[in-house]
Formats: sequence, structure tokens, C-alpha cells
Amino acid sequence: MSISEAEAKVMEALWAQAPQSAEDLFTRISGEQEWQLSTLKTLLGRLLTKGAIAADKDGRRFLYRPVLERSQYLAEQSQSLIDRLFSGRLAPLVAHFSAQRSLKPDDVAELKALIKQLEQP
Amino acid sequence: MSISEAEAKVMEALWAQAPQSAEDLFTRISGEQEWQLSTLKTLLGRLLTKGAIAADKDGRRFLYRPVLERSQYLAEQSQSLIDRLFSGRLAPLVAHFSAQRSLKPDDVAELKALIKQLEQP
DNA sequence: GCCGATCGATTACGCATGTAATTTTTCGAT
DNA sequence: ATCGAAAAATTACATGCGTAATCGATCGGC
Repeated sequence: MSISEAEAKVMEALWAQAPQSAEDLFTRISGEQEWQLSTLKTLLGRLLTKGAIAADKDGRRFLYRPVLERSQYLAEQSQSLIDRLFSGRLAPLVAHFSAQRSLKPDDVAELKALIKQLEQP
Repeated sequence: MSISEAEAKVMEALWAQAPQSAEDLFTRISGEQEWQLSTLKTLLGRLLTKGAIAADKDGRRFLYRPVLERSQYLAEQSQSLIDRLFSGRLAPLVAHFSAQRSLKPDDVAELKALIKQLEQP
């Protein structure tokens, strides 16, 4: 059921716009990704098998659309990371970033605004 | 160079305590992980090849210790996630969690404290 | 209705991974 | 010096993934 790295790139393209044909996708993705068309087709096939996308016939070709929602994918990936590495809690992850000094003032401001919003629902 | 899921579990055990022999590790990890000893040995071998751990001879056996630091591993994993899914910025990840309503009041409080600390260095 | 272009489906293949059994090496004890 | 236990190294094997070529089906034009 898990989406691989390469498959995720296809999902991103479909989340950005759907439905799209294989050709459409190929055009969009080229530039980001140096794939042959048949590579993309393989990935589409695998995503279909996994049920992450669906295909609707449109004349002689198929139009693909996501079934798995992006927000759900984000949730799974994020949750998995903080479960595996941060005991399931978000704050330690943020603390980690701050310890690495990889938080720019903008980030801090944005976080602060978020928190404020969370406190006054 | 990348550490796999199973390998990461071995690393966690070594980060928790080092150095340890394969037997030590096996004892510690059993209960969490249903591995045969030889599975663990395979993983140790692969980690050695990858340079993530080192081994020092101690009589007839080896004592293993981490070379890769946990904080670096955390940094790589976390950065990779937010790069792939959140345009490289932390705030959107936090926003995602809040949108999922998976932030408990404790978490919010903890985050708030963190932010405060970041503002007054 | 047949032919070729255009899609999708099938097959391929090397490498990583999860999991483990088997083989080889090496000490320590006799 | 030899033998056996214990540890490490090698080999194994199925599955998933990245990448792609090729085969097969199908539709539109003649």
C-alpha cells in the first residue's frame, strides 16, 4: 500500500492537476524528471494496482486521477516520521530544527502566528 | 549511503547504548523485534559497509558502536521530509498537523514555550 | 475492412531490502 | 596440537523499486 518515492512524484503531478492523460503527465513531469514515457506508464500501472489512483477511459486513452488524497498522504508520512524518530510528538521535531539553527526568523514568526491561532479557536 | 528502516532500528539500539556486541544487541532488541540472530548480523554487516557503524575487536567477538550520529540522522530524515512534502519549510508541516487536529493542548503549550525561547536568545 | 499510429499491458533486469540458513573462522579448553 | 563452541562472513532468496524495451490491443483514416 505504500507509495514509493518515484510514485509520489507522479502523485504530486496528479494532485496539482487532474485528470490527466499519460501524455499530459509526461509533458508536465519532463523537466523535473528525466523519465522515458514507458517509465511513467509503469509507475501509473503500479499506482493503479495500489489503488492510489484511478483511470477513466476517454476515447482511446485513459485519464488518470488521484484516489489517495494529498492530505492523507502528508498525514501518513509526517506521522510516520515523528513516530519513528520523535516519539510521536511534534514539539521535539521543532526543537530539533531549532537546535540545528535551521529556523529562519520568518519561520519563527510564522510558527508564532500559527500557535496564536491555535490558542484562540 | 542511506539507512534502511530495519537498519535504523539497529542504530537506535546502538545510540541508546554503545558499544555493544551482537549478542548484547540481540538481547536488547528482542521483544521489540522478532529477528533471528543472523538477521541482526546481516544488518550489522550492512551498516559496517555503509560506514554508519564501526566494530572493534574484543576477544573473539566485536563490539559495535555508531559512527553516524543520531542528530545527523534526524536532520537528514527531517529535512528530507519537509523538502519533499512541505516545500522545505517547517511551518507548513506544523500547520498540517494543526489542520489534522492532531495537536493536543500539551503540544501547543510546548511549541509556544519553544517559540518564546527562540525569540529571546 | 485493413493498416498503421498510438496507447496500454507485459516482460525485463539490476540493485536494495527484509529475513535467514549455511559456511568458515577463530578462540579457549583439553 | 586438536576439537568443539561461538562468532563472523558468505550465500540465499523473495519482494519492491527504478528504469525501460517490447508486445499487444485499438481506433481512426483510407
